[in-house]
Amino acid sequence: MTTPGRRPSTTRSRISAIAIDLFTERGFDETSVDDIAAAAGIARRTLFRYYPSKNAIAWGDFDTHLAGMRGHLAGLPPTMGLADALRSSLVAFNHLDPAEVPAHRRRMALLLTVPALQAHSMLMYAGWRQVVADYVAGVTDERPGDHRPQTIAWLLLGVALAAYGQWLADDDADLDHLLTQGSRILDRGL
Amino acid sequence: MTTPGRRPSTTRSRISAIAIDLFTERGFDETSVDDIAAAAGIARRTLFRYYPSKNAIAWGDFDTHLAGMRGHLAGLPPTMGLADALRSSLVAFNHLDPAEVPAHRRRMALLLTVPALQAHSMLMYAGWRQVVADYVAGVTDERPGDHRPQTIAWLLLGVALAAYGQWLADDDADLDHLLTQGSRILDRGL
DNA sequence: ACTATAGTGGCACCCGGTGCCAGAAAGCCA
DNA sequence: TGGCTTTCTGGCACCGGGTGCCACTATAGT
Repeated sequence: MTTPGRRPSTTRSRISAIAIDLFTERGFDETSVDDIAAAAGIARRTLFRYYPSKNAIAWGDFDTHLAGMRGHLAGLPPTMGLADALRSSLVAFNHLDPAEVPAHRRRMALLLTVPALQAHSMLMYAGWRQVVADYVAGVTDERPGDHRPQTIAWLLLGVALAAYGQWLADDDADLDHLLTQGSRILDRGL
Repeated sequence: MTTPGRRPSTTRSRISAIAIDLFTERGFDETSVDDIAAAAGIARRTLFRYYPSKNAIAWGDFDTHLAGMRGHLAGLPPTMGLADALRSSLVAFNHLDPAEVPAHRRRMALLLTVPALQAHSMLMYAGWRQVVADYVAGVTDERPGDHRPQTIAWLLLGVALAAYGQWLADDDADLDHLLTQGSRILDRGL
């Protein structure tokens, strides 16, 4: 019944967790891929089968998360206005259980402060923007590549990243609130 | 009168132009740093004194351009509203003489389509956002790191990048118009 | 036991990037 | 003219991320 072949010796999420620990302790540049592989108990070559790059390790499995957001948007009632729909799914998609907060903070601190990861993140955001642009295009009967859907996708990303920046800078900050507040600027305009 | 020491054997802009030619012809990944150095008639080691990375070569001297935008914003009349100020300098900063268009198109096509350059661009945009956030903070009497200035900086960046995306996709597109149109979404809200 | 399948890990190699150091071209001054 | 200082050049060795290739190991099914 089960698939044949050798079982994987670890998981993507475990590797990501181990790597984030190392990055946080020693620093990203000071942690080599060999260090991560050793800590995870696998060979360097094997590590690169779990993740295509050192940068990608810090993100973990973002694609799964992204599919969740797509599903959330698709399940929204068609009567809902664009601004409300985007704000609600932005908040829902980034909502955290209190237990998850510390781990998420450490991951996001790396992603938003380490230059190599800031840069790499741009490629992840592209997928995220695609989800938003697809939704906007569906609602307004445009193509996802058109100017308006693309602009709105960029704007919403901006709201998200600005909110995360504030959240990281203040230990007591409420991410939901920051996202809502940022969405309001977008909603009503400058 | 003139400074002592050996004269530089080339210039940053010349290297950037040569590299963009090669990237456009052969592709970014297929062009090695040694290829660029050879085409520029300098040693690989010397090339890395002109630019800190292969990615940076594609951007040329963005810092100079950025200082121009900062100056433009500083010269705006204080009576001007925020939305108008940002829109006008966005357009002014990205305005092109017809003669410059083809070269700029090739550069931007690389920056917005080659993954390594998309990623690296994020680091350039950080400086750009800083300029905007500083301006907004000055006008609204906040700190540049506060939520609103940061959000607006992200939003304006989104407008710019979405406009560039459209501009690149259509040979006849008018960048000024696209930027103005995008600013309007930001201005009036969703 | 035999075979098909999927994961592991070692090796060699490429390329981007850096530290180090010797040498080359310029100005300045005796 | 010959030295002195300054700045740029380029060669070399080295490091770390990433890949192609291949042999090996573990599992399931017959």
